[in-house]
Amino acid sequence: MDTPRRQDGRRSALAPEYAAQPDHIAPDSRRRRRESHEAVLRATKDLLGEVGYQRLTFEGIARRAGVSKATIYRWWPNKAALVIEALSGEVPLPPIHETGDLEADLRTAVRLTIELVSAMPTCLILPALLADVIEDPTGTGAFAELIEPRRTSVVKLLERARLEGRLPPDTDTSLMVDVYSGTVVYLAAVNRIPPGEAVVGQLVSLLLHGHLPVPKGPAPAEREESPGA
Amino acid sequence: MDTPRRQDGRRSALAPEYAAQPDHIAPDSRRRRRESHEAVLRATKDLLGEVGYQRLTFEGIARRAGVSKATIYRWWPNKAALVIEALSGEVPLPPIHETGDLEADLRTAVRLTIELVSAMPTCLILPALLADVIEDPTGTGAFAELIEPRRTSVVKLLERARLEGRLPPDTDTSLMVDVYSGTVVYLAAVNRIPPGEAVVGQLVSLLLHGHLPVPKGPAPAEREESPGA
DNA sequence: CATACAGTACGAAACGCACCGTTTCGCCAA
DNA sequence: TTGGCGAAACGGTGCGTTTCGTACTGTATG
Repeated sequence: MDTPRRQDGRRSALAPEYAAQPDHIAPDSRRRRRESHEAVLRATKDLLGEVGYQRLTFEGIARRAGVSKATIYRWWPNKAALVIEALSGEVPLPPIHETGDLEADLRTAVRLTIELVSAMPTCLILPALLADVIEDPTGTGAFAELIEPRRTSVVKLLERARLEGRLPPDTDTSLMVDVYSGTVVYLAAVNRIPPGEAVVGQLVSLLLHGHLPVPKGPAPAEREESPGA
Repeated sequence: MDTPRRQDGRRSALAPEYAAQPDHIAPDSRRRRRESHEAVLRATKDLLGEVGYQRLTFEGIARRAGVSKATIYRWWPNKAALVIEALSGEVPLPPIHETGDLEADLRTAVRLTIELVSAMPTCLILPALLADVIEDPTGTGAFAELIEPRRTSVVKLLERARLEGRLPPDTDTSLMVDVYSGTVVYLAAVNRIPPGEAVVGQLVSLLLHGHLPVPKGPAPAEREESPGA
């Protein structure tokens, strides 16, 4: 999707790779056609749902949006950037109502991450998108903001709890967020379906008290089968 | 890389997608040329390290291996399968010496997962590989076995601890494995480098006691910066 | 305030190229 | 004789870029 070509390992001596970086000088955004912009994002979202990330194509988007391929290339450096912009408009972002009850707040945070992952076809495209972002780390920030827009606020929330003594003073609050984010993303990808409400309770309980109790209550079989072979 | 074509959402009425599944009838493996087989795996591993997963190509592998493209297509259904086979030979698989000390054993398990993720360029290619496996779930089992070859043995180990009362009776041991696997994979992908030894202790401590103490000791800054924007 | 004039985003179309996945054809070893 | 093999070619898709003429936009001008 992005950057040079050649996969045989022998780099071309005549075409150093920085030649393939068009530097992407931003065009005059005041003159940007609003309709084209929106049509592209629309088409991207639609096609994402229909064919997924991997088979998503600039050519296909251009066809669907009734827009020139060149126009898309003019405004977005690569597929990942386009998809991230298209999805970030689609993402639910309710504010976290801090109740002061650490357990409840944490549960809200985990639930929000799951909702994010569940939004649209995100659950299935996330690894592919992440892979592209890894190749071109330019979009790392945007990606992080997409998948964890509330990250810093959750970290702050936890930090406050830590400073107030509701968490041990040596708690690594940042890693706490990574743990539930990573687990949610991993489970969603491997099981091909985002984790259910039961996992919320289990994760929070784990983060706060250790161990992982099996969910109690009327639906004891909420967790789907594990990724193991 | 795999499966049909078309990215414009309108499925071809004339070419239903199952027509693109060549069913891949296995050739006579007794007649398989050992040298070609090995040359392909060699070339795959080499190119993986040089160009990564996304730019890895059957054509490139064939060139590098001095092998016909048709030969590769004859023996491997898609890129993911080939890569998984190439990597599984490369993966460290020391047996887990069960000490009976739950904390120590768990630490070994986490460390093994990190080693797996660190092996070769795995850390960077994992999301891309996972994305392909999601598209064609045929390889899900092989993938799981690659990334968590010891999964069932770790689960068994934890189950034993649970039955012996060293874990609460309602512990979801399978999710415990998912938590550390997911976190390790996520951290490695987002930070572009596998987590260090400090995270091992933090994860195990979390799984057993809850919370996430900051690593103590001479190197208090082992953890890399977080994925947050 | 209306008008002329740049400047530039735009759609259409084409470029050469890389790979795809498949097929055909001898060759040669089992 | 069988069937895996290398070589080579097939039509097809998508890439990323370029060229062209058109249409609109912001700004200067009468």
